[in-house]
Parts: sequence; structure tokens; C-alpha cells
Amino acid sequence: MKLSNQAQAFVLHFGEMGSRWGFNRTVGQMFALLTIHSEPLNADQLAEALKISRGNVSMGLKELQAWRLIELHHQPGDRKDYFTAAGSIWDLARTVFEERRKRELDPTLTLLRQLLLTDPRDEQEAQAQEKIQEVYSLLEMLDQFANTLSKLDHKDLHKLMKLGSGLNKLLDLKAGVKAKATTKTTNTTTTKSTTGKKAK
Amino acid sequence: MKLSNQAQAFVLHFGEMGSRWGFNRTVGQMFALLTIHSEPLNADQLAEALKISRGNVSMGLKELQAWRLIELHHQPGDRKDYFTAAGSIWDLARTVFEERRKRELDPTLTLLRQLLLTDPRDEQEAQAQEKIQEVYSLLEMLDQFANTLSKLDHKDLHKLMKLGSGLNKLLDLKAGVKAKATTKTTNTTTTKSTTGKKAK
DNA sequence: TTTAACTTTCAGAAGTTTCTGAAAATTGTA
DNA sequence: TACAATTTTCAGAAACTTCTGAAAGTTAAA
Repeated sequence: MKLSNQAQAFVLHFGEMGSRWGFNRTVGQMFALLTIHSEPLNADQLAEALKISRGNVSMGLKELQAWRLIELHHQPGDRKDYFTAAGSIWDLARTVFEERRKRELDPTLTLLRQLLLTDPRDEQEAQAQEKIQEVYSLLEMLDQFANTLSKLDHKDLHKLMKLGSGLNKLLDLKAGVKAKATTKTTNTTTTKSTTGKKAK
Repeated sequence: MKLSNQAQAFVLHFGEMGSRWGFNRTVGQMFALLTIHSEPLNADQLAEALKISRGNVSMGLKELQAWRLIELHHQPGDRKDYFTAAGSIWDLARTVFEERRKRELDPTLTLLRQLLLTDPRDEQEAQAQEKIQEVYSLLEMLDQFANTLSKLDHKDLHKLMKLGSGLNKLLDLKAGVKAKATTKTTNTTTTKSTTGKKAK
């Protein structure tokens, strides 16, 4: 398994960034590699390509399975386990999204809900309670929003893409007036579609 | 500085979660404390309340300032620096959001854009390129979306909250009467989940 | 059965991040 | 200016995370 420069750069970058998205460097690399490589890969291939130990690969695969980001396959006449990324890019992004929501947002909401149940004992606590309520409202909104987003299918996603930065317009549309033209000119960075081909 | 149970719970939780949102435990705690405490606090008070060293507080404050999440104040006749959270909860959330986008999404978009410039040298690379294009499209969409969201003011936010999970309706609304010819096949792949416990 | 092909586990090593506290730097007042 | 109040820095210690590789475990086929 020799990686092209392209694949190498992609994989290394997702290793660094991966830690931001909830998994460690090698898990991020493994996921990136399984994502750009269309053929299934086995543990030895991953270990060789990423130059990491076999044991590390085993642990990484376990974690990626816990995240439901990879799928196990078998090749006829070969006892090795082969893996691919589970589903389309959008499926993967959605899974990461959803999983993080479960892990990061839900526990916080649970705690805040609990804190809001006890009555404040003095002025100080009353003010704190108010802040907690605000945080709670915001996070709950985010949670619902994420929930809705993650339920969208591929088609809806494309609609949303086409709307682009038109969210403002949508808000106006739904809410009626709002004449206050804040001149929010969302400057849309234009993609240079280099490949010519429209992405599959 | 003695924290109420309520404050204690809030602060500790945000310490744990904070690391997910891009800063470390104590920075998360400091931020949480400054957020629920309505009065400005100085470095010594933070150190005492959170039981951490003075030096650590200094570093944490520096980081919070870099994130533009806190504000410096002075009390007449007191040379100490006092800090409060910068703005409303929504302002804070937006700042965190925006800052993370800059740090996490933008570098990735830059890299992917670069990768898309070089022509694939074989079939394998062509397929990889396609995947990269897909990832790029998705992330760019997210980026624009986040960008739009972070520009919404408090009022728009409340509208959005009221819409709640009505995003679907909005999508239908905007896209015309496109009949539901597309049956939503929401869950595509069901992984054979061995769902082991997360490794210790 | 037994064996060989393969995967998983886990103790300790290596690497990384965070924290402390004493010393250095900065600042305001007299 | 001198000094005291305050903040910042940073070397090393402590805490935490990740990685390796040998050994244990599992499985399929002979």
C-alpha cells in the first residue's frame, strides 16, 4: 500500500483535524483513508499505509465501529476482515454530527434541566439561574436544529445547498415583514470547480 | 469566593465539556464561572473559587481574551483587573462558533481546494479526487451555513427558535410544490453493530 | 481434534498537555 | 525617582493520552 501524495496529504490533514472532531490522530487517519479509498482495506493494509502498529489499528477500528462510521466486509476465500467507510459522505457527516450531539449536547441539557429544578436560595443564585435558563434555551434550540438537519436526506441537503446563504431571506419570508434591511451581504466564496466534472 | 452547589455543578460540567469545544478544562471552568456570575471577578477570585494556581488563571484569561470571550473592567480605587463574559449568551455562543469555524473548517477547505487543483494521474487518484470533491462540497456548504447563522442577530435567532423543527416545511415551501415523489429513505446502511463497550 | 490465520488485549513506553509556583516584568502611586 | 501591587512567564512536575508489540484469544478448515 503506497499512498499517492494527494491521499497522503488528505489523510495527514484529517489526522490533525480529526482530534477536533472527537477522535484521535490515527483514528482520524484511518477514517480518512477508508473514505478516499474506494476499495475495502484490511487491518494490515491500514497499518502499513499509515505506518502504525497492528494493535493500534485494531483499537482504531473498534472505535470507528462504535461511531458506526465503517462497515465490515469479507472477500471470498480470504479470512481477513475488510473495511469501508459506511455510506456516502453525507451519511458519514451526519453520523459524526449525530454522535457528537449525543455525546456533547445531551448530557449538558440533562444537567441544566436538573439545575433549573431547584429553587434559588438567594439573589445571587436567582441571577445564576437566569443565566442557566438562557444557556439552556440556546442549547435546546441548537439541539433541535441539529436533530432536524440530521434527518434531512440527500435531496433535501441539495435544496439547502442551493438556498446557500439565503437563510436570511427564508427568515423574512416566514416571519413576514422585518423591513430592517441590515444589508447583510453574505459574501459567498465561490468555488472554483476545477475538476470540470460535477461531483458525482 | 464560595460557589453554590448549583454554580459548582455548572462550572465543573463546563470544564469537562469545554475540552470538546476547543479549550481545556480550567479555561472551560473559568469561562463558565464568568458566565453565571453577574459581577466581575479578578484573577485571585478565580484562582480561589476554582482551586487552581494563579499562573494557570493568568494563562487561561489570556486564552479567553484571544477567543474574545471575556472583557476587562476596572473598579475605581482598585488596581486589579476584573473580568466578565463578553456579551449575551448568544453573543458568546456565536463567538465560539465563529472562532471554531475559522480554526477547524477553513484550513481544511484550503487544503481540499489545493488538492482539487492537481490532475489525477490514474484511475485510483481520479476516484479519490471525486471523494475529495464531495467532502469539499459538503464542508463548504457547512461553512456558508455557519457563516450565515453567525451573522443572525438576537431577533432572528428567536424567529429561528420559533420555527423549531419546521425546517422541513420551509424546504418544501421554498422549493415549490415538488410533490413527494421522493420517498424519504432516511436510513440507508445499517451496520452490523458489534457495539462493544467503549474501551476503558 | 489440531493447526494456522487472523484479531484483540493490555502493560508499559513514548508522547503530549496542563499545571504549579517562583522569578521576572509591568504598572500605578507617592 | 522608588516601591509596592499586580500580572505574566516559563521550567520542570504531574497528569493524561496514545502507541507498540508480545501474548492471549478466536475461528475456520483440514
